[in-house]
Amino acid sequence: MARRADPDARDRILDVASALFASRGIGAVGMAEVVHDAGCGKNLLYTHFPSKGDLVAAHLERFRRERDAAMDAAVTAAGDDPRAQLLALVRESGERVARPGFRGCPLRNFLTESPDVGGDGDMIARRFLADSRERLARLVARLGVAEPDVLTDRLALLVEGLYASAHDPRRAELGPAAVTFAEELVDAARAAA
Amino acid sequence: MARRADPDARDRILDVASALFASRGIGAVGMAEVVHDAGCGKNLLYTHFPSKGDLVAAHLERFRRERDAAMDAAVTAAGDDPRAQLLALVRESGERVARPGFRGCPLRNFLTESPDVGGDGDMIARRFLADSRERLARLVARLGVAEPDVLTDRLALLVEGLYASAHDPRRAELGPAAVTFAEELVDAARAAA
DNA sequence: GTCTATAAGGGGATAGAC
DNA sequence: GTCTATCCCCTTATAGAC
Repeated sequence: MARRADPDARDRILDVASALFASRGIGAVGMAEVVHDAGCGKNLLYTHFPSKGDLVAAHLERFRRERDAAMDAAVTAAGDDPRAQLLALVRESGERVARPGFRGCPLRNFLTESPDVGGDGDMIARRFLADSRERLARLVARLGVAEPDVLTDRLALLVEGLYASAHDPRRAELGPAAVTFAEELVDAARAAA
Repeated sequence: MARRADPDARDRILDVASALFASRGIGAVGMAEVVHDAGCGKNLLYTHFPSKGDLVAAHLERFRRERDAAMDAAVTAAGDDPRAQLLALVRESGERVARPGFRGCPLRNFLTESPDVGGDGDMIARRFLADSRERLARLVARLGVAEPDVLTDRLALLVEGLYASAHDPRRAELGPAAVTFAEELVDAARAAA
């Protein structure tokens, strides 16, 4: 008698793997641990993800999509004002950094951990970083400031700094401070225009 | 006939290990590779460093000392003005980030890579991060601005952002921009006081 | 027919022995 | 300086349960 296939298996495995990868790092998590936490057999994992690299790439790609969607949602919820939209972007980052157990952006951490360049995960992560800067630049362009590139660089540096504060014991307080910081940067650039 | 002990062996091994760890990451470098590049036998390596953890800890500790010394030197060379000293600190970071082959701060990368907290390397890295912020705070205190903690946080965020730009293709240009940025932050804070 | 459980192959790592 | 013991990890193969 045939056993029913589990249509949620792939998502469940990916959920478990993402949680492990995010909390302890990709290199520190073995396939056996993913299998254990997912409560499935090794065979099922390897049919859905032929190798660990594929599992990691799926994890990174899904995170990237979620992150892009969250940033789009934050911008949309901020209305039509580019200033409010930019601040919403900074706030979204600040909230992520403040979450308990946050250990740095998974995509940036992957680039730090990964020895080889040019692989699937590598391209996903680098594309995300480039897209993130482009997203900032588009909003800054709508501000009408004198030197949009300078402001974009500074806001990008600010967001990078936020994300790099994963190991800072005070990281939970940094989000609101970063928003205020960004606010002043935007207003100063506008006043100078 | 007994062979003379090489007094420079330990330093040479550490040099080789540091170069490998910095360029490819600690996890991606094996002890065999260190032995090969150092041109020594395995025995010698293991007499100086009983385990890979010890070698890594020595590497991190030496980097921390060098980094502290470089920052002290930059501050000293800047004279007595706290403003010039702060900018010298930012410039020192910017120059490191711009170096070819820079792949992120070894201490921060270690924290990202390392699975276990509380070990030797972990404590070295966290102490360095705390000390670095303290160094900024001491200089900011001498500026006499209205809100020294706010300025310290912002400068720290700026330096963190610089260091986090390891994967940014434009990272070489970020250093000078960061110095200008810091300059404006300091001057604005002073003008408000 | 689909999944779980277990064992085993193949490679590479640390670490110790000689 | 080589050689080996031991271990861990990814991956595949096999056998059995539902």
